[in-house]
This record gives sequence, C-alpha cells and structure tokens, in this order.
Amino acid sequence: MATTSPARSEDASATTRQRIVTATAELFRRQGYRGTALKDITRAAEATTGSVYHFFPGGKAELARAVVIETGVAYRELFELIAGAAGSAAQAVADFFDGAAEVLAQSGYLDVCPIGAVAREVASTDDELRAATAQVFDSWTKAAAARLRADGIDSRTARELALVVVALLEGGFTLARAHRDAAILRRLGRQARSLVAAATP
Amino acid sequence: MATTSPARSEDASATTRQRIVTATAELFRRQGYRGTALKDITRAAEATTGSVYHFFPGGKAELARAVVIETGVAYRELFELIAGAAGSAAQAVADFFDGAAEVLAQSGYLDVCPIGAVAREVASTDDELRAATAQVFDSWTKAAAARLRADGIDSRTARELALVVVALLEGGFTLARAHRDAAILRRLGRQARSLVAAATP
DNA sequence: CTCTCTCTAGAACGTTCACTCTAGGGCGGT
DNA sequence: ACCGCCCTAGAGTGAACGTTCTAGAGAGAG
Repeated sequence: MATTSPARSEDASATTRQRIVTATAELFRRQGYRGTALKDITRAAEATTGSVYHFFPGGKAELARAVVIETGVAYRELFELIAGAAGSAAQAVADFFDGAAEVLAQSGYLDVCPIGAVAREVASTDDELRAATAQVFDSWTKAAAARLRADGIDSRTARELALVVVALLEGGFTLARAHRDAAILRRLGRQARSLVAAATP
Repeated sequence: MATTSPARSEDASATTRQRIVTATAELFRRQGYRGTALKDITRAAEATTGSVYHFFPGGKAELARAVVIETGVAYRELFELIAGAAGSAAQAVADFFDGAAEVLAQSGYLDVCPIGAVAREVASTDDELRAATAQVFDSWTKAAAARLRADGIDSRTARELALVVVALLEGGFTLARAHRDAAILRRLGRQARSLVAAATP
C-alpha cells in the first residue's frame, strides 16, 4: 500500500535547497511555523544560514511559501496516484484517510499536513502565505472533485462532496493529533467513504 | 438569532483575571499561541505582567490552559443553547455552522475557534495543553452525540456522526480562514445538515 | 595558472521574548 | 488610626529570535 507521506527523509545527496525544504516541512509538522526557528532548520537540513538566505532571500516567510506550495503539489500527486489505483472514488477516499492515519501513528503523532498546520497560524498575519495555503486547498478540492465526477457523480454534488472530504481531512488532523489517536482518522475515513458511496450512481 | 461567539468584549468592570482570559482568547484567534506575546496580552487586557503572573503563576502555558478550558465550556454551552432551541438535530447543526460563518465574516476572518488554533500548534510540544484541547473536543463531541440521540438516532451512529460534525467544523475553520470565505462554512453546514437528516428516523 | 560565479560558512547585531523581582497601592477588619 | 493581605506596577534579565554581512571554498572557463 502506498504511504500517505510524500516527505523524504534527509538525504545528504539531495541538493541543499531540497534538504532545506524537506527539513522545514517536517519541522512545521512538529511545531508549526512560529515554533520553528531558523536554527532548527539549519541544524536539521545540515545547511547554514548563508545557504538558506541564498536560496530564499525573503527569509523564513519565503521558505515557508516554498514549503507550502511544494508539499501541496506532492500531496495532490499522491492523492491522484491513490485515486487512480482505487476501484472507486469511495475506495480512493477511504485509502487516503487510512494512509494518513498510518503516517500519523508511525511518526509519533506529528502533524500529517504541514499546510494545515501553517494555515491557521498565519492566516491573519501573512497574506501571501495565507493565499498560498488557500491555493493548495483549492487544488486538492478540485482534484478530489475530478475523481468523484469520474465515478459519474454530477458536477455540483462532486464539488460539495469534495469540500466535505478535504474539510474532514483537515479537521481530522486537528482532532487525531489532539487526542493522539489515529483511529479517529480511520473512523472519519469510513464515514467519508459511505458518504461518497451514497452519492455514486 | 444567537451568535456563535461566547467571547465578551473587553469590559473595564470585569475582574482582571477575566479580562486577561478574554483578551488572550481573542489574541489566540488572531495569531495563535506562539504568535501572541505576553506584552500583547497585557496591552489588550489593560493589565500588567505582575497581574498575569499573580493569577497564572505557571506563566503563558497555564494561562493558555485556562483559555482553552473556559472557552471550551462556553462553546459547548452555546451549542446546547442552540441545540435546545432548534426543532431538530439537523437544524441545530445547520444553525451552529451558520452562526460560526457569521462570526467569521464579522470579525474580519479571525479564527472562530481559539482551541483549534492552539491545538495543532502545541500538540507535540506541550502535553498538558494538548490534553486540554483533547478534553474540550471530546466534550463537544459528546454534547453533539447527545443531541443526535435525542432525535432517535442510535447510539453508535450518533457517536460517529458527532465526530464528523466536529471534524467538519474544525476543518471548515481552517479552510474558510485560508480562503477568507465564510460561505465555505455555510456550505459545509448544509452538508452536515443533510447528513444528520438522513440518519434521523 | 587566474578569473568568475555560485554557494557555504558562521560571527555579529539589534530586537523581542517569557519571566523575575522589589516596591507599593488600596481596602477590610479592628 | 493601624495593620495585613491581595493585587498592581513595571524596570530589569538572560536567552533566543530573524536577519545581515564579510569572507572564503570549489568548480568551470580561458
């Protein structure tokens, strides 16, 4: 089964820029945007302050934007991979929730989604970063809606249902992490599955 | 119609402790736990450092715990108020989402829920605070399940559906705030409503 | 070899942070 | 009047923050 984490572990052979982005994404999952110091990032990525500011002249905010956008794309691709392999849209949704639950438990209850973690923190204080998170959520919703339409669900229903799925996912991350209980994500996945199944003609 | 915000505005006649908690809750809604400095709190509450540490000797972490617990109780009571007034569980859920949407828009897209805002930030770094958020979410889920059972929904279904409702709410806050669009909460509310209606005998 | 350009290195800077500590205001009891 | 106690007041402290800046390593071109 495919894992629901696109994050690669630190790889000394990766480019410095890639190591910085990957390490930052993982730190955001643990302690969010403001909880992550640049020093944490340079230590985890085995990079220096100079390198960070070379690749991201705008500093921490620009780096965060890159993390949000690149992680967002990776998750969408992962969903499309799972969606393509699943026999139905309902099964695709269930698979994705189960994969997320597994990642959550295996990582010791780090946040599964660095984008959602950042989104609430900065929505009122960094408008560019807020817009980046919104764009990512929108791309996910559109990808999910496309998979629902592929099963014959009408366009309008697909759009509303896709929004529900993404909201359930993000809300599920909040609840599962607070309770330190991955089963919550699996329970929500089952509900999402039957919701989609009921709408499938 | 009842508003979905239990937060009172600053009132010079309120006790110092109450002013501190209220101001902190509002600051958490804007900028989260780590984004809120003690200086912000003393300024907003018109209190001094000495007062804060008098009432909350454990500092910022203890104050945050009080905010989470007290705000959590207030929201649960608000839900029960709305749930009691509504003609059905489905209507109660719809009313609550609509109220939340209104608060979101009227506040200029501050977060509606300081608890959810804090939960993701601190889940991996402050276990007491994490446990407090989990307890609040649990009390909400139980309150929602009780209202569903009151409409004749069987116990197990009520429990699962209540979890879905709370997850949709928290996920909805994340999405609506990122998009700066209260309509998202209303759309999710309509979906939640028909979900509950479909389960009602 | 030398020149050039990209990237690395990390000390230094000024700001802001949570928190501590000493001092004093003001009210209720006697 | 006086005392005791609860609360307010805010300057001070050391640590940690994001960012800047100067210096140099290393590879490729000529």
